[in-house]
Amino acid sequence: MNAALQGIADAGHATHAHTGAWVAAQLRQRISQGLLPPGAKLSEQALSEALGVSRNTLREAFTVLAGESVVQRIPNRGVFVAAPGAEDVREIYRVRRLIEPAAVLWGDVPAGALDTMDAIVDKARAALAEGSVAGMADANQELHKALVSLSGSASLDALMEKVLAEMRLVFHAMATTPDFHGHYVERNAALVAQIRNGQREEAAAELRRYLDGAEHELLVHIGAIP
Amino acid sequence: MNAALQGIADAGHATHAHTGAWVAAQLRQRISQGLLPPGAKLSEQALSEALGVSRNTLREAFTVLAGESVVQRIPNRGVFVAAPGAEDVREIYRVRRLIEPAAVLWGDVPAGALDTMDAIVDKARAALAEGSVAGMADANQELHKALVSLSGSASLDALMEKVLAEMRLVFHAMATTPDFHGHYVERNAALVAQIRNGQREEAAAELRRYLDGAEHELLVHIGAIP
DNA sequence: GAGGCAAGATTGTTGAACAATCTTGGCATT
DNA sequence: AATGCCAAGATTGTTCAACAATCTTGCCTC
Repeated sequence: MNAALQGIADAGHATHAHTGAWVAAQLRQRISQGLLPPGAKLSEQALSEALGVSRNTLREAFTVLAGESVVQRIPNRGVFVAAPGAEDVREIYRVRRLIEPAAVLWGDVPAGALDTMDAIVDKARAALAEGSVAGMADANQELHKALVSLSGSASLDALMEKVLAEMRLVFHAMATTPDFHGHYVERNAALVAQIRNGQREEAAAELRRYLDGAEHELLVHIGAIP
Repeated sequence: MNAALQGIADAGHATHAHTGAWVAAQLRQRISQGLLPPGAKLSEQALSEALGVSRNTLREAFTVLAGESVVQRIPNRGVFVAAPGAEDVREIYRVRRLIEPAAVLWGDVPAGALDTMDAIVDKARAALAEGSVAGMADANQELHKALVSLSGSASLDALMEKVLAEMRLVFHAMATTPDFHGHYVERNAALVAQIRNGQREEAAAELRRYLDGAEHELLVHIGAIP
């Protein structure tokens, strides 16, 4: 059995309403955290035993996760943790470069939203100060999720969530983990300030440049661009 | 057995690779066409017999469709064709009002895209001339799908597809079917012309007004607004 | 007519079985 | 030694049958 599966059984296999959804959540979490790395095979037998559910229920969870592009299903070969490549990175940024600036440009800014963002920026600064790459990554994702939430749309929130989950997979797939987020902390802060000042168009334009740069940096690091 | 299920068995129950996906496609099609109307219950036993698949395989298809919001799953109650209400309509237009103008504003216009749109406009005009409401609705959806496709993103195409599928459910759920699309034919044409002329900002702004109006009109008709 | 209870029906989950396909290892051939 | 082939084993795809949990329905009592 894969070492990454150790402890899953401890998570509790009590009888839940909707066991399939519960299994999907368990796997989603393990994958997001980097256990079960990209490309890892999810064997039906091993997993069903480890989680204490039947193969049928596990397969229902696989269907959910495949719909979310969290795992890839290859007929008669099995289910694998998705391993995003350069083209996937480009697709991620196509989506982000469209919905993030659009939300900034046209979204409503409900009361408290700016304060929430300020708090996230503070968290990012604290993480930067103590050199916590993971902390900065988390804060960064939180902030950009907050930007999209200005749209007020649950569907777009869900799409952003899916895209950010794929981003985490990209990072987990990287051999080395340089500091991508350090020099974005203050750019994020400036972005929030612009939104607060009502400079929506400037913020949206700046955000698009920002995302262009981030995409390029990421593509260079995974070796897709010289 | 429900009358709407008649003939499903004829569709062929040959052994497919991925029977679950095939079943999902069958149901999706029946729902989109208006057989299996919103709110209809999809009984596991009746459907599994009609389609010639086991309950387990059918449940796998249900999981897929629930992920697409095509059906709603209520624990221990069953699976029902989604019946969108006023709040769903608002959500649909929140998404459309964000991604459509954004694609118009920031998308690339590949060679041939404008000609494709012109052809769709012509189709809409022909449908208008012969009074085909269904023809106009189809052309309208096609055009707006083409707008989003300027983004170049498969994920956004998929989101738009999902939203438009929900729109079809809304129309099917309506008691009366007035002509929503007639007075949008020329507006669509004007939109394409603006894009062709490079007036992106004007087109995006006009599109947002357009969608605002369409949402309002729809909400009035379903009785959510006086 | 309102409320409650028992019987029946439907969904949720599991285990087992078999077919289809893929992988692995060994063997023969060049 | 390298290549190609074939059989055995392992894994996935699909179905079936069974039982538990929950909901629905009809009836009975008050």
